[in-house]
Amino acid sequence: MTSPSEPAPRTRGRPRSEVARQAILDATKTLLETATVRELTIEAIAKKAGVGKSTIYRWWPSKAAIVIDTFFESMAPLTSFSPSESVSDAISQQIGRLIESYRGRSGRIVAEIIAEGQTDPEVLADFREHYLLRRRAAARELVEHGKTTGELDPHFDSDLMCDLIYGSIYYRLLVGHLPLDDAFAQMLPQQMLSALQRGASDTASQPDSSSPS
Amino acid sequence: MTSPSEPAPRTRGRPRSEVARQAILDATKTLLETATVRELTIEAIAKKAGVGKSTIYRWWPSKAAIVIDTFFESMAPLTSFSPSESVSDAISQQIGRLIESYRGRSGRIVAEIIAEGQTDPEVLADFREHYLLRRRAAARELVEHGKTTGELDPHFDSDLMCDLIYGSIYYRLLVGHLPLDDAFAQMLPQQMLSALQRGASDTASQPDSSSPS
Amino acid sequence: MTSPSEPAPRTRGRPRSEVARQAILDATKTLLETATVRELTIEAIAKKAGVGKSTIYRWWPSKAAIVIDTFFESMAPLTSFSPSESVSDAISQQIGRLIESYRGRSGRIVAEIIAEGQTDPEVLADFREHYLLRRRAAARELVEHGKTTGELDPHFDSDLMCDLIYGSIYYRLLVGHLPLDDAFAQMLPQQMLSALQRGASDTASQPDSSSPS
Amino acid sequence: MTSPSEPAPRTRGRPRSEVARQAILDATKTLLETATVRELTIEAIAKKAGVGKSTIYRWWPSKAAIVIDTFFESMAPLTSFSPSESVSDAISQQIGRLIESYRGRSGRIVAEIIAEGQTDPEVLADFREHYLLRRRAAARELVEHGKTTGELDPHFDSDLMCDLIYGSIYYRLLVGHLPLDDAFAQMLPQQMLSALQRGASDTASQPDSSSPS
DNA sequence: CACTAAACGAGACGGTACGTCGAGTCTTGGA
DNA sequence: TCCAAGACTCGACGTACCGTCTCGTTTAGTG
Repeated sequence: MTSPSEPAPRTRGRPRSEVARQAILDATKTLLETATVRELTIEAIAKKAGVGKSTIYRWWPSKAAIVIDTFFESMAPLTSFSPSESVSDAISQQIGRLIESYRGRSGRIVAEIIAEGQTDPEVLADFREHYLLRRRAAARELVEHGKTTGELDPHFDSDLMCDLIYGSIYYRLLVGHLPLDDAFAQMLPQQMLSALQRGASDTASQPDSSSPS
Repeated sequence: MTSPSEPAPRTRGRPRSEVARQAILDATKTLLETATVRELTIEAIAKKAGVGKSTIYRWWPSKAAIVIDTFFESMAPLTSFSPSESVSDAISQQIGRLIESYRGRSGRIVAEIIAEGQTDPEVLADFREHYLLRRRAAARELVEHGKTTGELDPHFDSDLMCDLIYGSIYYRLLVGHLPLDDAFAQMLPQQMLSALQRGASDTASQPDSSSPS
Repeated sequence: MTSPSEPAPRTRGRPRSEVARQAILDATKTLLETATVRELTIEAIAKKAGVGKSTIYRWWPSKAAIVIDTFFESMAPLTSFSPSESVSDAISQQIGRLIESYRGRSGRIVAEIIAEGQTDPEVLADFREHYLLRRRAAARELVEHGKTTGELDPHFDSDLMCDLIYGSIYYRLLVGHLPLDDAFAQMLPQQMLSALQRGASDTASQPDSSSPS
Repeated sequence: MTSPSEPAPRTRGRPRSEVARQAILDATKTLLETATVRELTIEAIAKKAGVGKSTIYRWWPSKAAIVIDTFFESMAPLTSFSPSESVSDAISQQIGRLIESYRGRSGRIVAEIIAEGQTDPEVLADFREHYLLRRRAAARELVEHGKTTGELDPHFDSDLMCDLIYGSIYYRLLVGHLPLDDAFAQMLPQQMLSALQRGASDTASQPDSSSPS
């Protein structure tokens, strides 16, 4: 996106204006308070930021890219886990925090970024790389650690576990058939953890036939 | 949407042209073979269908509504369950079929409809009512039935189970971090079922406190 | 023997509805109180008259034709001359009345009909035949009579005189560079008559050459 | 210092494209060869000129405004008088040239601009200011000069004379009851001049009373 | 009195142009 | 070389009417 590092040192000519960059992100953030990503327009951002449109096009490939940058910059500080807790508690807490944060504007914007990504693969890739995979890796690590401590049954696939947990959250966020309420925030980790405990999966490892390793 | 039943018999004036309706849906279907929902244009539909734009606007509130109708009309016959099977098999089969169908165009269109729905609540509501809830109700029933036969632990919340299963599928469909491949289609029901079997959830009903460490 | 005149006597079937005809003209008149002919639409007339559009199209070839009918029906009673007056007085009075009547809505509608006629020759023909020529014939007769009484110089062409008088009025009506005010209504006949009196035109009959400098 | 006159110097941003402006006027002129002003379409102009519609809307308030500009640019060079002639000859010649030029496309377009002006006051004002008044002022000056040379009777109102002459021409142009033919082109100045000569108007200045019967 | 045929209201139909909006590009002068 | 400003081409938007076309419903005269 705006990684200024790679292609060339670029020392000649007027350097990129940090003021403009920040003004664009600020304007985007402000506009997103009263508009959806879809309604957001490059022209509106340029006008509000006091910036030429070409300055925007020079540095971002799409509207969604700006939104993603804006989102990272100011709305999505990566919450770190408290390492002292038990794995179960850490998972519960992490799920709870995510659900809570997705109830408001953050949730809407994530949803709209994903929506935007259905049309533009780069947006989706950006979203995954810069936002989602980071969190998912942490979650996966947590799950893996839970397996070593015995809190989680090692027969279950870690990726699948992550998909089950996150999937149900994004499902509700995106489809909206049921709310992301407190009840859900409690029940989801509770039942998930109890289902995935050691001993719950006597038959979990049989893929289809009798492959007792 | 265009359900001709309810509001009025409407016997006055020239009746709605079934030919036009079908032409519009056909044109939409054809255009969706080479374009995304986002790229799809009302004007293109009208032109391809040989229809005035106003005829479209008269009967559909939005582009997405046409796509939904088109999708229902020709792409999404409701797959029924084979009632003779065991609940586990039925679930596995149903999951497998859904994942398979979501690998192609159907999946893309569902994804794009959901994306469209992030901006337009009516689209999302339409999608839920006319498509999703129908299937979900069937799935939920299956789960409930599994509880009575003892194949599934009754301590688990049925809605939550559905969210876990469907959620992980839609998650992969929409976010694309991992594919909807055969491995997933096999592992998902397998591990889910083993996790939710009776006896897996000794602690499932305790709300929050004092899980035996 | 009942010469059926034009196309057919047309005796079978439901006869034309006088109610509808009148409703259409009334609606048109009402709408013209707040709209220009240009802004007037057939659809608005039909709606206001409680009439199907096809009923209008069945009997009138164009919007302007309806306006012309409306205009004749209710706004343009042919003012007759007082035969007892002198020709000069009659002309003055006639000019005065026309100018006065053209200051208001009548003038606007006449102007807009002529405007409409610039595009549609039939409208212009209708206007001439049903409205203008009638009046012009009367005016011309008056002029001719003035020639016999000696009030007007017979060397002047009657048609030209009419064009000069009416022309200047329509000119101001249509171009609006100067108003159709009382000063104009007084000066026009006064100066015209004095210029066209007998004796004013010693050289009027010389076709083209050598006017005595 | 050097106040740049009217609204703004406007030196920022991309300057207006003269190429586009000319293309629009050219396209309009071409289209007017086979279509009336009414039939003329902004869309057609844009297409033919290879120009975005918004470029047209940015610089012209209405279709008629473009037509007026086109007309001025290429169709209506102001014919100058030969100063050496007698006033009578100058008037005759001027009338003759106007009538002749109004027989063809110029006449149609002037008529249609005036027609357009019946609905849009700005169009009419534009037409008067940029086209008509210029000519009328010249004609009025000629008339005034004729009064000083004794060729025209100073008792007659100069504006009225102009209205009589031009009025009759526009009258025939717009109403079409009689043609703008050579006979008219000869007779109009001839009879006008003879009627307005000195001595023709002994009574011209008496406002209303006691005209000798 | 029943039949017939045209006129009627309603309103959907295929079109065309409207005027607006935003996209992404280009072209100035100035920093 | 970047920047702001803003004009450029392009194309879709949703709307308004056009004039035509079915419908089912009057409404006379005719048979």
